[in-house]
Amino acid sequence: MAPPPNRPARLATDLANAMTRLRSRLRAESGLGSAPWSRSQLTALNRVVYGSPSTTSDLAAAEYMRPQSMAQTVGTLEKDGLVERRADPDDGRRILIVATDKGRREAEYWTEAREAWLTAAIENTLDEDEVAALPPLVRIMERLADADAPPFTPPRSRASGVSS
Amino acid sequence: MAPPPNRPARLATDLANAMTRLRSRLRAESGLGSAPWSRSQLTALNRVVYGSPSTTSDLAAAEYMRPQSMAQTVGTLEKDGLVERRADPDDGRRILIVATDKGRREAEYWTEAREAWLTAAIENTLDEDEVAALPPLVRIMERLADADAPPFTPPRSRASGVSS
DNA sequence: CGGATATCAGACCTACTGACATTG
DNA sequence: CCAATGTCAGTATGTCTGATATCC
Repeated sequence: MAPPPNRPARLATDLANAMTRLRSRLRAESGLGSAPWSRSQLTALNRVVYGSPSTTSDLAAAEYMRPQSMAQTVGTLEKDGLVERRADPDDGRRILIVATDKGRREAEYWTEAREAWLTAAIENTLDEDEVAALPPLVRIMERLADADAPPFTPPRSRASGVSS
Repeated sequence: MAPPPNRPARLATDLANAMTRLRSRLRAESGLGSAPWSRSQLTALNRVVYGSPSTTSDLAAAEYMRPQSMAQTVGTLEKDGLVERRADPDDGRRILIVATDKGRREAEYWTEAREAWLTAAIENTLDEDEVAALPPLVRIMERLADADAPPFTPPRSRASGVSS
């Protein structure tokens, strides 16, 4: 917005501001009531659908949230019949979250529907090269999110002998 | 997380998820009490410091927020003596928000301090080429945020004859 | 009078913290 | 007994909507 240099500090504030602004626009554009589930809920649901069985704590760690916060998110998903809670046979403390058939269907539909505006914006305002630059950008952001931290607190393969 | 294609819909959800995750990590990392002002507040303050005199509504439009929400943000800044409210001499409805000296000082300091963790992450986890690629990527995100919308709801140069 | 701006009041969503129970 | 997991309760933040007053 003012000073020119490209120091990392400058890049950091620019990137943070860009994320804030784009996310605000997304919120404003796909109004709150447009989908029955919030972005946080769909993100958690997708992790359950496409990832290995995880506990609430695992999901929380993956999204950098507190377990209590994720528990609330997962609670809504369960109430709506998108996921089920299954006791871990080998560890009575752990409760695995698994997707229901309905959960899989809804995840597939709403995950895309929810970002319809952003999809259109990408198609309409970016040229071919810029679209091609997007995946590397996403990967950079993911790496920054996981910087100096376990990339994905993997669901402890302690119970079911699923190869990690 | 599962399907491979690079369709715009897929890019949109990946980008949205990456933003959510990186922002969560930022929140978790630079704890809530680390700075006296929130990211929203500092963003608005920077706009006031480096932009032309704007009303609350102008600032709200630039950040894709409702005027009432921005009013609350600006209210905190005023309470803390970072900005002042000045009646527009030519339009009794408008109240211009201007930065105080303290506001300019605090903006300069805290804007960088607040993203210290992200700055370090950029330096430590990205290589030279990736850092160099960042500014264009940030610009792409800004363009998406402003897609099909006034790029910056410019402060109506209705009053003071500042050239638009 | 109609449109724009600001303000007051109430609500919600999402995440956080603290305290406690249960299990390994 | 200690560590890890889950749950309950209360709190805080940032945003939204609706209603109202003032000014062009």
